[in-house]
Amino acid sequence: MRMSEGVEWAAHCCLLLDWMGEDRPVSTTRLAAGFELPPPYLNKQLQALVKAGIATSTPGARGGFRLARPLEKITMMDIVAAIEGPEDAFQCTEIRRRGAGTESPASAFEGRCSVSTAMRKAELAWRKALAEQTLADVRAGAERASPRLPQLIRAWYARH
Amino acid sequence: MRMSEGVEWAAHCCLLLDWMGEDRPVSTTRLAAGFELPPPYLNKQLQALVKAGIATSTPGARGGFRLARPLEKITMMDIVAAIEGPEDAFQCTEIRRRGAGTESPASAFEGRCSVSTAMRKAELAWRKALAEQTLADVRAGAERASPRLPQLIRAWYARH
DNA sequence: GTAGAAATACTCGGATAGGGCGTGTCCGAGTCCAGTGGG
DNA sequence: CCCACTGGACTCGGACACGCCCTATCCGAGTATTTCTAC
Repeated sequence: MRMSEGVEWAAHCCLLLDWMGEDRPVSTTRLAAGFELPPPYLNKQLQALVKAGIATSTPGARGGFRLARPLEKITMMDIVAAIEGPEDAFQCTEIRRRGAGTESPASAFEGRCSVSTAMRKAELAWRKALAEQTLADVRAGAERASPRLPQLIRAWYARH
Repeated sequence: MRMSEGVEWAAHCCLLLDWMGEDRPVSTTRLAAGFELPPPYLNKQLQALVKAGIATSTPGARGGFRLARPLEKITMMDIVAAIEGPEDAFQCTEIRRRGAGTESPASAFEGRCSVSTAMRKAELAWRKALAEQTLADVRAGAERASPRLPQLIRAWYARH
């Protein structure tokens, strides 16, 4: 079970957009340069953010991407859901009904499968932990480790 | 991010082994029949359980698989780790060091990446929730929905 | 000099190939059981 | 009658194809800018 690396890219790009603090939209090319990523593929991830309402895109010349709302209102859950999709990692195929379970009364299958219930419980804990962390929290953590980071990034982009 | 369906198979097979309550080891063929699964592929999942120490295998004629310990001592975390492997779903590739981050002092990268930290926090919550649920709990849930399940299963296997 | 329109350059958006991992299958090594022949 | 041996059948274990999703890429639709021309 491996998570798409697009999640990492999306989270970092949101932070980067905030640190750059530009009024005009930022193009995929410039964002990709900031992490040495392949621009066309990064574009695909950014489109997912737009569809999820996390970012907005303006087409045409001088176009690009902008954050739809401040980092305080974007959770890690939003990022993961935007890239990975809303469906659960564990998908119950109801094998309990097959084979030896065929003779059980229909009432036995009214509730959710107990294995599925256990997995869902854990997955809800995961989602809850993701939803409790905003990108603003993540930004604070990064700036605690490197307070001059915003200035360094703006300086770097002034030359690129 | 989709979890392997082998996890579902493994969990149900452990429950089935317990409900069957046989002294002799149970062969892959009989277990597969209980859920209408392809025997060779199920065998592969069972081997993973053996490697993880959850089940024991006895080769040769009249051989098969047995639970290595009671369900009370097998957690959902054990099952997932046995099938999916121990590595985390989110793997940090340290893109913060590339591009605009190249000019940051080395001290900025001593700690873990803040995005990675946030993801790890959620993943630990997931693992904790999995570790807190034993297969005995799952069995209790299933028997609450269908108290006659153990008898039905044993009766079915008596005829197969 | 100014306004309008066309040409241009640039960017997003979706449609299109390639690679890695999960899914599914097969055959060989090892073991137990049963039958048989000899003592 | 008992025991040892041999043949056979059965089961685990690892090695081998297939298919799908993630990764990576490209080209077309659309828009702001710029430039040129006409008034």
